[in-house]
Amino acid sequence: MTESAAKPRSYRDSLQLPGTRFSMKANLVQNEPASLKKWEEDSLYQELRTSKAGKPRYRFHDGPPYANGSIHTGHLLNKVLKDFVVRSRNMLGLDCPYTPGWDCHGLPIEHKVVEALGERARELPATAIRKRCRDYAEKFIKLQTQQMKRLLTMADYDRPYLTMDPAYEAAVLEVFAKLVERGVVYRGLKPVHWSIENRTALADAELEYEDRQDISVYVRFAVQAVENLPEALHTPAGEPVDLMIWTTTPWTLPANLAVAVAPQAIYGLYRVEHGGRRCLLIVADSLAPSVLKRGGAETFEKLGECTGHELVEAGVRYTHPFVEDGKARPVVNADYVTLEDGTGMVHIAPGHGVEDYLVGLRAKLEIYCPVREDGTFDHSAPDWLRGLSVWEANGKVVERLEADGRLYEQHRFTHSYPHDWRGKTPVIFRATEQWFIGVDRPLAGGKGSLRKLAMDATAERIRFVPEWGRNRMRGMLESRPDWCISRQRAWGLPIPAFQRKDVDESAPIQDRVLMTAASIRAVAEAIGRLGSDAWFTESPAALLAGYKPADDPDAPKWVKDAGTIESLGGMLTCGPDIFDVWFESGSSWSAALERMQGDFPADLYLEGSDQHRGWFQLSLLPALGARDQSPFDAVLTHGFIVDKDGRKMSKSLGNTLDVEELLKEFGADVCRWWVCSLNTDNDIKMDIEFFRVAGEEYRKIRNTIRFLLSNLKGFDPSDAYRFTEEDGLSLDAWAMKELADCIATVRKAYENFSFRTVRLTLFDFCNDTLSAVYANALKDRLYCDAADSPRRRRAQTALYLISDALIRMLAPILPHTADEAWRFFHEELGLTPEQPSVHMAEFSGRIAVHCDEGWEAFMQLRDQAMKRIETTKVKIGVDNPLDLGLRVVASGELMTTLEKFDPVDFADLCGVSRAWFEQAQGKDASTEIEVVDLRHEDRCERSRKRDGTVKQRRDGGLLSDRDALVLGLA
RNA sequence: GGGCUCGUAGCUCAGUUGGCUAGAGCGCACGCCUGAUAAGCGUGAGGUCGGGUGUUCGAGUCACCCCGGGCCCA
Repeated sequence: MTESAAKPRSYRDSLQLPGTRFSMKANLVQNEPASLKKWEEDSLYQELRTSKAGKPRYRFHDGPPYANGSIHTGHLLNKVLKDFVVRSRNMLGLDCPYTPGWDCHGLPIEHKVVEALGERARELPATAIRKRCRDYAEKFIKLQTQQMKRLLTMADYDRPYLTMDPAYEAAVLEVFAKLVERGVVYRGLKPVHWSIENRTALADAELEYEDRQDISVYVRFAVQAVENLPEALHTPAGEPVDLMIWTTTPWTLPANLAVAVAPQAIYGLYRVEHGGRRCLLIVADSLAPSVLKRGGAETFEKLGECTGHELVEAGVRYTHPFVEDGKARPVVNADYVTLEDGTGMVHIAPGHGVEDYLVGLRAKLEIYCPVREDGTFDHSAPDWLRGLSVWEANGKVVERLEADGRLYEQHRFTHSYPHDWRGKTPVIFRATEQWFIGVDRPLAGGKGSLRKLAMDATAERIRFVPEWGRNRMRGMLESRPDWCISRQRAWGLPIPAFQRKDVDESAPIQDRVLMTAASIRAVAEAIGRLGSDAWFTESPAALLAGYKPADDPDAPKWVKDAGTIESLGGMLTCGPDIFDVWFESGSSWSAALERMQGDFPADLYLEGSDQHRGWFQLSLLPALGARDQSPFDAVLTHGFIVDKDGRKMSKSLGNTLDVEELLKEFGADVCRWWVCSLNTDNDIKMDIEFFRVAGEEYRKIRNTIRFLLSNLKGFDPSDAYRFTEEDGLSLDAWAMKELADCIATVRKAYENFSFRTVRLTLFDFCNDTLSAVYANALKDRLYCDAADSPRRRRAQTALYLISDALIRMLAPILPHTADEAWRFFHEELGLTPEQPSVHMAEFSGRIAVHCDEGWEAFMQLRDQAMKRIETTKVKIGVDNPLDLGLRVVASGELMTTLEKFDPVDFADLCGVSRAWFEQAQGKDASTEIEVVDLRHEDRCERSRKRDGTVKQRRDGGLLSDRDALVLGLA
């Protein structure tokens, strides 16, 4: 115990202690913007593109976010994941450009703009509204660009694609022209919310719900051919039977074309005494008592029952109570029919309700709407209704039903009803003419319909990550209706249909509208030059300047006959419809990917799982229609962000997190670290606490890098150690093997988009392999060996190689930190980096250092020794493991292995002062690890080890042989 | 209500075609070091695998039902 007697002398100055300017504290919030600025000044993105020329291309395509509001946590997730893809593909040696995009048109923006304008909006022309919408979109594109940059995402932000750019718009029209050419675009009817007052269709966002009083009626529809009813109903022969329906909009009864039933529900046949008359009625069994009593039935008796499905199967038909068209109407199935109210038998008017419409499509009913724009009945309605408004009709219809004895019961009641948000007047559902893309129409010159091509493409060829996306998308494709692509709004790309002035609505479509592939291409050319405002400012003749009717095989006769373009234009007006914004973003594979990047199809689309119905599907259909080819080879989807309890995030629940706040508190690298720790296949739980955890892990990574860099002081890479076969038993060979495994795993994980495997592997490597094992074992030789000892130089060489590889592997996840480390790494070694930024570099390749296979057993022995040390420490009262030694007694194969290793390495790995390997007596003796108390031996005042060689040296200090040698005191 | 999907230690995640006492990291507890120090190291305690019923020699893994979430529809 010599050191306790005198004050131990300090050998600190003789050590090679670590040092680096790479600080422990990251200060991300302050330093990340500086990195960003530097990358911009250096034109990093452009430089990268230049340097990648000639490399194999990776074609990635950004789905455009909507240009409205600040980015939210969903954007954070999506954009960071995309950035992982882009950065890692580039570092894998591929050329992966990334053009960010924005979805600019559409109602949310128009809504905001019109709302801000208030009453003035009504007087302004479309062009004025559009100008304001454009300004609005631009403002938010600017804002979101800044916010996305702040996430440290790397993209061609100077040249994004915007769906409102003229060139983009022209490209969308080209796609549309192709679809028209192939015969899948048609004009059809579809019910929409219709404002009678403003004579316009309204979107959901333009509706307000207010209470309104209406007449509710129970009506009897007479069954035809009563003998065909299912036997189970026990219908008496020769007596009339009625189906009873309920509606709150009697004015829609003239458009009734069917009755829908719930297929699984039970329906009963009832004999009822009602108003002194006997009749037979069919209603849902569970609703019968309340319905029949409500109508004042004196008595009722059930005769039989059957399911709704059986009624449909039996082909039950009925006669309309007052429309005398001689057509029997069917009973059809509809899953949406419930038994909560009504009679369980639902009046279907396909022209006056969305569900009715869908039922009508399935049952191949006419989408019939006898109501005109002004809310009055047209000539197809019964003569006593013609010209009356729907509100007047309500009363008339009830009167008529009453007079004919078809009315079972009526009463006034109050319900919530949609109103025009501006005019405050009630709206109606009215089928209007719209443009559709027919998914079951055969494609001209193709192999079947869009639906068939889509089902074929998604069957095998396209890769889905996760795989269940395939099933999900195919389910949607299988059941999707035709795509309604027209909207009656101002802020969008016009559908280039010209209407003939001198022909009215009743004429066949080809006699009143000019829209052929050739005419669309002529308009596309004009809009590509002038922008889509031209549709509102230019004359038809000007828009059609490049159109040659004579060369257009699809031009109607009246177009060919018109003579010059000027005279043709004079006959026309520009149609009022714009495209569904999904058609615009769904054409981005052409307008952005192909035209701006020169890539098609994409290797990958990456969006939230809601896009199976949205962008993925609505990109697939136009591309199949125009090219017979999917626009993507793979789709990667992620789930939605929910709170820590798994509930959806919403402002009203108050459980949202603000991206800017997160960035301000943690910095982008920490947020990105969090993203790469997630399983993104399904819901993603998010909580401020998780970012704290990510922050802790980040610090661990950072400190590990700091240790690596700080021990490279004085290392000259040109004088690096050359590993040979004989070094296979060294700690450093082991570390090199671990590094090689790590690189291989990380590369593969990046290739497979398994970012959490990347994180797990890198964190494990830093936390366990390096920090807990290798770095700890290395300290003695790094600090205490002579600066130029081969053992130390070999370790430094390993640290150098590890630093280089590790920084590269971290770069896609931690762009700022990796670049910062890259800078210090080179600066402090006085090196000119191969690349000015780690983001221009690529991942390390193979590490070819031989590692002895005995290492596995050696490390297993270490695990056992660690546990043994812990129990011994408690037993003999030792705190400091350097007061201990390890005696390993082994035999057989293990001993053969151990003999090859240096016991000093084992001691260093276990944190003890020294170790012995001894041959066990007897053949099958089991391995024994004995922990030896070394407190009676002297401790080296420099290395603090009790290695058995410690003695007093010339300078009076107690030193081990190694330390004495280093100091020249041996 | 329908389609797809998820529910493994306090938290984030692993758990191949069903097969050894269900793993890791974080956090936590206890201890060490004070030459990575607003750092670093060691050891340890934590789980009826959402619940139930089946199939099987054997189920976290397969089937069915239920409960609770999410996305998309209605």
